[in-house]
Amino acid sequence: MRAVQTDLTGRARLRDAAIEGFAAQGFDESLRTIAARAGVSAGLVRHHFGSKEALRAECDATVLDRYRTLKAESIQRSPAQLFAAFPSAKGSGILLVYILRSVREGGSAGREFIEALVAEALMLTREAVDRGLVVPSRDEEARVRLLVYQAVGALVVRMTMNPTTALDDFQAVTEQFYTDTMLPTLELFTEGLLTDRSYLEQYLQQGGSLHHPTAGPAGQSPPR
Amino acid sequence: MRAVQTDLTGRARLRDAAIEGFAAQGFDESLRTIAARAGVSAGLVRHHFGSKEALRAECDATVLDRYRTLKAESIQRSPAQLFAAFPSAKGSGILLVYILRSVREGGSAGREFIEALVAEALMLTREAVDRGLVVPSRDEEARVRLLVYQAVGALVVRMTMNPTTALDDFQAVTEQFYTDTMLPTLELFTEGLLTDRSYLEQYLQQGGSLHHPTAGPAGQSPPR
DNA sequence: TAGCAGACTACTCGCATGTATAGTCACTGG
DNA sequence: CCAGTGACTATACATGCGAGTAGTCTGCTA
Repeated sequence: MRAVQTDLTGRARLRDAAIEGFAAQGFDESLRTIAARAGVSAGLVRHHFGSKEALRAECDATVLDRYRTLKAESIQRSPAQLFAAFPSAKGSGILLVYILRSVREGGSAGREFIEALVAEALMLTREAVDRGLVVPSRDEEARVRLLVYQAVGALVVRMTMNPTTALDDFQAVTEQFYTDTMLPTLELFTEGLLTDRSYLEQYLQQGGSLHHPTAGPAGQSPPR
Repeated sequence: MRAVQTDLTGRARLRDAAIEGFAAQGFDESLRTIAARAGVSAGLVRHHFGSKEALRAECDATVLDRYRTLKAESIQRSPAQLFAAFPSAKGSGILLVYILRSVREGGSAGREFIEALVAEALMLTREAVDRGLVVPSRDEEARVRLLVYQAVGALVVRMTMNPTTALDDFQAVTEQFYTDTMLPTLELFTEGLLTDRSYLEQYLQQGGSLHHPTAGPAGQSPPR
């Protein structure tokens, strides 16, 4: 199999052009536009991938793989990574936008990514709780899932709130987000929001029974 | 002008069918399908609205208007409304899904809605701070914006995470979300997440530029 | 009752898309 | 030298879309 050589010339260029186009313009980007971006004809997509769906699947896999690699590289960097949940990567801007678009679209790639984030954050949080850095929760998985949904969702909302800036400089956008977000996030995480505990305790006394407690230690409950 | 009678028969039925279809299937729902849902022909859309874009605009306006009405009705209900930011309405399920789809899509309707939520939450929060219920923030608007983005974004992510359930029973979905979310939200709001203040104070000492090395003034006005 | 206005339908057009087919070109191994 | 393999293109479908047009039906009004 000479996939290496092949992967370096035509096929990979087409795939990367597709990733770029999907991230910049959305997944409705036409095959002709993608092919033009790669400098080839549209029919070549079919020749290499068979269908647009297959191309999309390969793009998803590539992006997820690259994200994992990037994440593995940038692990244990700054304490802020705990809140960020995303690698403060140099060239990961396109990856981030691609993933956010996937989540927004509701495809399996987006779901997969969210679940990976949840699992990862759950590990990190439990470790941080054991080390006494983070306040323990009565339902660790529910808290982590909420935090991940909120973090990713805030990025998605933010992306839709200023759709113009996303195209030019991916990295600048994400950095801008962190600078805008860091202060209130830190405030909320260290000082909370409410001054007294009455709401929480009231909920625990009367409404706690409505909540389903996660009994199993490693059991993964379905996404909510 | 007999707009009333007209509005009750053809045009309104078409518009409501469009709202329903947009909420259930997304804004790519074709005019033919919408017309079929309303029990009329596709050409009638053009006759009444002129274009699909105009129909969409009218749907947006209608939904926003209905949301405002619903919100005004359900104001000052339970304390949980402070976190919810959405009316726990009886029949507002379609409205909610429609709005979430708008936000997800990035249209002007979604932006408008988010801005309305931010302004409203800003008022409520300032009032709550004055009454001593909520911890004050060093940048009230930034905190409120973050909270709104997170709240709406979490709903969007949740919607994309289980796309099947959204269609059948709108209200059940939103209620399920609240029950899943309430405990960790209350925990986070009353107990925070971090055990000590070192991260926050470190950030405050560095002049508020942990990620962005270029130390700029904290003033920010445009939606970020 | 005549006629007119508007709601409504059936049909068509142009366009963009994904898919499929046939063919061209370059390189490579025997 | 020369088949043959695979990357690649040009072109042609088939489909679904929004938009446009012409005409029919209905109900009100003078």
